[in-house]
Amino acid sequence: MSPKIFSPEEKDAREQEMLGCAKLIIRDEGLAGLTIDKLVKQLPYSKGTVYNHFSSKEDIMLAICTEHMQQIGEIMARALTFNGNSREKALAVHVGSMLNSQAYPDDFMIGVSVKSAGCTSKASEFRRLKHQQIEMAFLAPIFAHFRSAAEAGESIVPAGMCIEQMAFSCWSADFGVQTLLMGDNDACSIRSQLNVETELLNSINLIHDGMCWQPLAKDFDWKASVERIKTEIFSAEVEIISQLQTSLNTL
Amino acid sequence: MSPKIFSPEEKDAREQEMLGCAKLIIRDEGLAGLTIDKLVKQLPYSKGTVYNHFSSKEDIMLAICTEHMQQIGEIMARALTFNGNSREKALAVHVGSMLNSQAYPDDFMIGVSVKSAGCTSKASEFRRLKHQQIEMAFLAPIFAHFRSAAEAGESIVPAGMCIEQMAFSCWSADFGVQTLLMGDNDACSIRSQLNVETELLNSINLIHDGMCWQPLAKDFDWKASVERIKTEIFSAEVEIISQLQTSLNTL
DNA sequence: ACAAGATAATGACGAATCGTCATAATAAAC
DNA sequence: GTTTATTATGACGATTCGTCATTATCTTGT
Repeated sequence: MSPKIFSPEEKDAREQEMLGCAKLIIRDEGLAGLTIDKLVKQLPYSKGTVYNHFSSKEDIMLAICTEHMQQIGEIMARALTFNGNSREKALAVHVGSMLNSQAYPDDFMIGVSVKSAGCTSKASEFRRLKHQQIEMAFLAPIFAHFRSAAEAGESIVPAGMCIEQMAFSCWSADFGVQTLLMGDNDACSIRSQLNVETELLNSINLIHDGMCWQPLAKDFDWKASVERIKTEIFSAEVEIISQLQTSLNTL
Repeated sequence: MSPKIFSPEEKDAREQEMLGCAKLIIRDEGLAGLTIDKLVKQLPYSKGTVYNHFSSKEDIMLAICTEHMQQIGEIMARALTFNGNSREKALAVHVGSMLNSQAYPDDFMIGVSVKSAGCTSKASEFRRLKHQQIEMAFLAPIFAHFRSAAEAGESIVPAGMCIEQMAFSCWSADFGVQTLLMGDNDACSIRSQLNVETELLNSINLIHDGMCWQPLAKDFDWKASVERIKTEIFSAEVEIISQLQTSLNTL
């Protein structure tokens, strides 16, 4: 009378397997190389089964993007544990985000595509909700950090702005720098002369200075901070990046 | 002995016709709705003929993007003629860019897609060169403006930065704000509470303050500047936007 | 006029893609 | 062993892209 029903765990495990396979394809052949047919061929399941888990290709992309954001959430939390002043901690968030993008460039590209193209509208309702929820979760501690710094008088909330808007300014600048500097350098002659790490630090420094976040850029060695952040908090990510680069060179 | 050869003018006119048709399709059905077959069906030419002008769909997209950038170049030039202090002129550049994106949202989306996805690599060499060239052309006057402001002592070049990097910081922040706030608002709960114009002004103000660009945000009514810029320089764009919104409401 | 010859235009075609759906397999309960 | 609801399968139709052999067109020389 009652047939086989997958437990949520089994279902989740299968989805993980599918997503892992999709990521491998993207890693090897780029985002455009991801194809449902190709995915099915490499999976021990049929196309229909895949479609039982994901409503479309965009749904898969959003799922990968959400996973990536979960990772970023973990990185944000780690960044805020950095042993330094409040502005250094805020900087650590961006350094972490950048290192994560460099360690997992494909995930980053997927995130950009999902955010810029209308992928979300083609994805399933369920996955959209999950995406939102995770975004909120990792934003919360950042808001809290900005708020406590402002309340401690270490930064000034500009007239007409609230905490969330300050955080958004940093986030959008970060997103802009990374997106423009991580894509095809061919697209823009200027870009090829710019370095992600340098420009990200420059942009964030300008914005933090604009918030009068102490100590100001001119009164502190922020490059040294970046190095400390990299070694003390994100050594694992740095290691992955260096391995990625050596494997690229041997190709 | 010598057959029909299209003059460059004829060739260009045809390309314009094709691009115009492609834009209409995108306007009606979105970027994903653009299909070579659909385009050909609406054009008095065959598929082969279209492919004589453009090497691929991406080539068409890059061409539209380049056209859009040419328009932006004109807008930048206009922005710098604003009757105000140097920081107001710099702000005018961003206001113009934003209004243009709002007046021609599809063109903006294409630009984002081209920049973020790997479209450039699939486009033809010819069109890539043209794209670069135009980008350089509209960047030059902006660099000049930043430089003259710094030389006049109205802004401070932060230690370790050059003029181009300062301009890039503004540009990437602008790009970040617009990209994150113009896409699907569904994707992010926070975003739905944010307004493009407000956040763009906030971000640019923070960065300009970080450059100590006089007068500082707290000493000036920048919202009033934005209004002046909109009426004095970009009334045409504002008009297009308001028409666009009323036509959206009647739908 | 007309023939010749080079360029441009055509659209049928193959390959690949997405998502669906009738059919088959499967596992649990009786 | 039978029943029954769930899950799995992969052939299929509908689109898509880009190509290329074929046809049409235009200019020049006689």
